[in-house]
Amino acid sequence: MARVSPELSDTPAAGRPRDPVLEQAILEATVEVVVEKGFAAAKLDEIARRAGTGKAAIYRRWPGKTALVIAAAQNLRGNAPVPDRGSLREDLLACVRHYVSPSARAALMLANVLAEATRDGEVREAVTASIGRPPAEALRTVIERWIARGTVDPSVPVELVSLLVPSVAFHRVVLMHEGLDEATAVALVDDVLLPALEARRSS
Amino acid sequence: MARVSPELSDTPAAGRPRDPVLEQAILEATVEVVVEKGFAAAKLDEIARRAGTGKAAIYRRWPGKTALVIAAAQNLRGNAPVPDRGSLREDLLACVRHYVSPSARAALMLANVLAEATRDGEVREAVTASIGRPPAEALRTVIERWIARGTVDPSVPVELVSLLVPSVAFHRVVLMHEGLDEATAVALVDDVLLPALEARRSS
DNA sequence: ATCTTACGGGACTCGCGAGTACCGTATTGT
DNA sequence: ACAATACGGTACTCGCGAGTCCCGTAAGAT
Repeated sequence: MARVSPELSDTPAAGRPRDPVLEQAILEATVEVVVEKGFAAAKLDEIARRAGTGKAAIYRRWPGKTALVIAAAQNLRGNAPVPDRGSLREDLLACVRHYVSPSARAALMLANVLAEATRDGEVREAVTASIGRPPAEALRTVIERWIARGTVDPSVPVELVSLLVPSVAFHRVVLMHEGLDEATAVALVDDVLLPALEARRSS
Repeated sequence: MARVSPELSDTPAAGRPRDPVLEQAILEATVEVVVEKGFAAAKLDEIARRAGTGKAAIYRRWPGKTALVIAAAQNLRGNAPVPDRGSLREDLLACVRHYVSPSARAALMLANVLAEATRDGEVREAVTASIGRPPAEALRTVIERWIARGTVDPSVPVELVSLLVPSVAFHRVVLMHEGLDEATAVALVDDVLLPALEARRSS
């Protein structure tokens, strides 16, 4: 017994240790296949084959498909730096562009595919937390910073506005099968975000 | 032969005709179950049971699960009237509220669940066309009308702005499992749409 | 040297649900 | 009356993929 999670055991593990390289290969293959085929259609056999291993190696590490996919999602948790470029517009652009870059594209594709797993609260939570939240938080932070600096009116509904960008990105990926392009990103900033943040209708 | 589509046959069908009431019952049961369980987890046995019939009656009408779900989606194709209430704000509110009403909620839930079927282009197209497109078109028409009337600047990216609302609604339903509430709808109009439509930054 | 565990990989069990076949019965047109 | 078809319902086939088991082998620990 104590076969699971030997890394947590007191005894530093006797015998051959698990290959950390293989660990990473499996997680990457998982993202690859899940993005390509979808959650339901992703076969563990294929994931194993692409990782150059067998299913046994997978089940030795994770209890099942769900756990594997969650781990894979968390593994590509992206950093979402809060930009500070001196102007509101530049900061917004930097945030929105986070949804345009190729790496973010992969993350969005994963999120897309995990729309399938909507019923599985555990998966949904893990994915939105590791993929969706950080960039949205960055945008919220930026807005709040410019409120503190007096550029943006404090009465804007920050939550709603900062959710606008992820919403559009998600919508485009899931329903239209296309990512956010640069032109749309700029239009989003100039024609939607800035007007919403600047124009306080006191009239 | 000529067993399929007897309604298209020259001979007006000999023998017992199909029950149109049953037809409707099956379609409604399909929506019910699919919304409740998701596309993949929706079992034809359960749909048949809830419709008070057997699987045979289903396969007598549709060739398979996919076709059935498409038919069910098209069956609840909602009308999306283009409002004309005299003010831009009122028209926008009417459009956005279309995503708040309970019937629209069901439609959105269905769309949510069909995010699962993202890989199946046929299903996706059928659903977005029958559920998603009409209300979005209504919003676009409203904006274009107020452009013609001179209230809204012609340079606003109509496509982008009118896609904002469905995006937010979809995002909320799929990822947060909650519909659009009245307060959010109003905030969307007052704090996002109106600023984007009114404020043309010429400065 | 030996023990222990991981490795690739093949073969297997097992549950599930779509789709099919057929029953006896009900309902229409001719 | 009779033929043709739909009806509710049950039992079946069939393919698929998650998860299990076991093999011979490779590699760190003692």
